[in-house]
Amino acid sequence: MCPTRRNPKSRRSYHHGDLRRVLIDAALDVVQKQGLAALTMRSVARAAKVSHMAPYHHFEDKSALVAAVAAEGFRRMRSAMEERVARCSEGLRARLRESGIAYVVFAVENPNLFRVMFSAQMAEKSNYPELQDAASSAFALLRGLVDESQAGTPDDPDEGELISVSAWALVHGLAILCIDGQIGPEATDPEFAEKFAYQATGALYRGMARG
Amino acid sequence: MCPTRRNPKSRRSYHHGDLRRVLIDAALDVVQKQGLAALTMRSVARAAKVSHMAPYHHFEDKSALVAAVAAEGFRRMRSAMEERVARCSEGLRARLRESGIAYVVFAVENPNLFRVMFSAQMAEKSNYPELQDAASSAFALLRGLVDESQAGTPDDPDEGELISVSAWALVHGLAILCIDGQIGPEATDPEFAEKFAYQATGALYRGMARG
DNA sequence: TGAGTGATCTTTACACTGTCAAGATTTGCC
DNA sequence: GGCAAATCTTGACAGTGTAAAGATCACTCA
Repeated sequence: MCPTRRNPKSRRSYHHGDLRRVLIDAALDVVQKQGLAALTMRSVARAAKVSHMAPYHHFEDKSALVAAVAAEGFRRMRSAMEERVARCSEGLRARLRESGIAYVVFAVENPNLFRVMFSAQMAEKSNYPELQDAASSAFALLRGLVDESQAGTPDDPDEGELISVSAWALVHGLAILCIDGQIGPEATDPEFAEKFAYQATGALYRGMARG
Repeated sequence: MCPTRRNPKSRRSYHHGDLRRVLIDAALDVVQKQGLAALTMRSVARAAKVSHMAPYHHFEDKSALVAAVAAEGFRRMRSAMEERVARCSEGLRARLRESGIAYVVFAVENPNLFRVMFSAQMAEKSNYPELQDAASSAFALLRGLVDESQAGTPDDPDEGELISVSAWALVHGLAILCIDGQIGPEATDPEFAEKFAYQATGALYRGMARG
């Protein structure tokens, strides 16, 4: 009768039932709605109806919780990119561009989460393998597209790396500029951001063409 | 005999002597050396050898102090960009590129400060006119260079805006990727970052050429 | 089966934070 | 010279992260 059911892998455990998952979801909720500053260990514990020290049995400290949230963010972003790329039936370069647009749109749709993913305390990702993996995996998607789209041209071997990093940098910068309101208040709207990202990726796109 | 001297404009005041300036400097110091998380109102007050409430007579709250630090960051970054552009004797497009490189180098040399400048709580710059101005001013420098370098070609009037934003986005993304260690540990080194930024701006540079 | 062991959760406690409220001191101005 | 405003201090409070120690449960293996 409790909110617990059988679950072969990570059995919901004994007491509460998959507290870790509940905590991450609660933290995600707070972050998305109110931002990182509003996230406290104790409020998350309260949301999960558990004592304020319970979370410490699943996360070493607050940073670890935030890292878990950030990792979830990277996974979701990667999914969003994959989906959008899959929907594109044009050439590889167009697909690469689509992945970048998905990146910007994701940021505009989840500004607070996006910021957590690139917050100061997440800079030392090495402390959190799960986060490291999730972030690398998102970048790898982009990197893969660049490699494929470069496959024909026998360029400098470092060229692919440089282009993928440039592409990533461009869309990352666009995302930040949008959610920071530096471009204008309208950039908060995902539809606007989408069109904007499409245009703004044009120069790099053309630059790649030349090579 | 106190460390106070005449000063027509912002007289160092009575008691302590330009406490505001001292507080900002102390805060800058903490941020640069230990990051935003280590910055507390009380520790800044201690550093300035005043009571823990004294800062509140110069900053409405902690956010206001952080905003002042961020504004100082934007001013320094703009200076760094101006300097580097001034040292460049080549054409306008090269100067634009130099400003971008200066942007990235500044970020790598001042990672913690750079992150504060783009931290979540600084997203509502509108609350802090000084910060707003400093940030806009830095962007205006870049924007001006783009406009000049586009002057010859009678393009779409929006084209300039788009290119300047793209250019800004690119270098901003490069900066973040560098200081987040996503590119590699060597990207922490200003010299490496400089070379890297030079190369990475190539594609956009070429893209602009085509138009 | 049943005792023990480790995982999970709770309670208590502490140092520290941001900030409110009220008072003390100093400064510049009329 | 005195007054009002600016500046600084003291004290207090709720809320935070987390260390320490104890309670409770679930599963293992005899």
